[in-house]
Amino acid sequence: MPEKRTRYAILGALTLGRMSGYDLKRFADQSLAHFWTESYGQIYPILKELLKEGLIREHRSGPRRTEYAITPGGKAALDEWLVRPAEHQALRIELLLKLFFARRLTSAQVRALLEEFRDQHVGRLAEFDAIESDLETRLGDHPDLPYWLMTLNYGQHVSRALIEWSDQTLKELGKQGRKRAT
Amino acid sequence: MPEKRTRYAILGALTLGRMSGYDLKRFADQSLAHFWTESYGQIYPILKELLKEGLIREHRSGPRRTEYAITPGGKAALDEWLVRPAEHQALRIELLLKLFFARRLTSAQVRALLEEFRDQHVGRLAEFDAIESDLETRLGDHPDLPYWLMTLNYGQHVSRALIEWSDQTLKELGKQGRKRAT
DNA sequence: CATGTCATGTAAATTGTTACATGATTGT
DNA sequence: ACAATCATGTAACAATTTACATGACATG
Repeated sequence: MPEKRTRYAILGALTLGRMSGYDLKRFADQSLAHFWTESYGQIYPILKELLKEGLIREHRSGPRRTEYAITPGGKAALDEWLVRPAEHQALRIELLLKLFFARRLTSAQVRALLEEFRDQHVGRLAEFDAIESDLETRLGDHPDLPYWLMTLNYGQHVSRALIEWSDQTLKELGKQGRKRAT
Repeated sequence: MPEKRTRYAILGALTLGRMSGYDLKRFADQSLAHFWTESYGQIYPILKELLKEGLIREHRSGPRRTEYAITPGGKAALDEWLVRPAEHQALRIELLLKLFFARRLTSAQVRALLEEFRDQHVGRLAEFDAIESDLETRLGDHPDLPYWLMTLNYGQHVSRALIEWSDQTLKELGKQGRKRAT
């Protein structure tokens, strides 16, 4: 069902300029990291596919460097994907699976899980805030900036909600019994 | 890295009572659905593995039905996993990937994506609220209930946050230009 | 007697990461 | 000279879904 989203991540990235496989990986790690990941094991084979299909073009820009540029056909394919509603994807949230069976744990153990989770999101939120000011100062006039800020804002909303949820849940945990199942 | 979480989902489920492979699938679909999924293709082979390792026991309860029960060894393995902090898993949020490249779209097209997303979460939130009252009336005294409500609450927090984010983003979209990239 | 649910299973395909190999260039 | 970064690639592994096959039993 999740029909080769890496292809579109690559095509999308190439609308921002020519890139090598290496560049694409860095782009994913630096700019998409908080909602997307890519690995070399995907990037290089898919670049060859896209090339064969005429959705991208090759430009040798050095003896050991090849840049790729998106073609009109590639843009068409990307746009066709962009307008399709994002599929609802089945998630697997490990923390919640643990929490669902948490009666087997002591309150202290559940508390530790939740605190770890909370701290993770406090850290993430701080990161998002830092990236936001950085983007605004460095790319204040970039035409894509409004959309990039929207994706950041998503992360900020979610992290804030999950910190709130963690706090609430931790508080409620205090009210409950301290027994443990066998 | 995500070291066979299905094993623990199965072990956890079996702490609630004996189940067949079929039961486990239904349990996942009905009780874990909003944060976990399982398929037959995983369940049946893994049941055999767990059996071989002595983490579960077989009970033939009919000519074409086999129930499984967790053993003390299985409980130990489950508990060992439960206390380990949940690994941070790399997410891939398709909507955000689209939004990141949304300058290629018209405002109306972006708006459509966001509205679809918003509606999805309005629906989910309503579902969560319905399940919550249902659980509270039907299982008001179940010892696991507090933990189950915590997982529900997680979903409610996230959905509320994402509805808010959608609304904010839609509003901001109105303020922006109506141009489209080429 | 047809439809739906109960029940078990498997083969193939998909999707993706990890780990490695290789080597040039750049900076310290 | 050493480490880091640039650069391309692949093989092996892991996890998971999808689609199918099979058939009993229950209900209207």
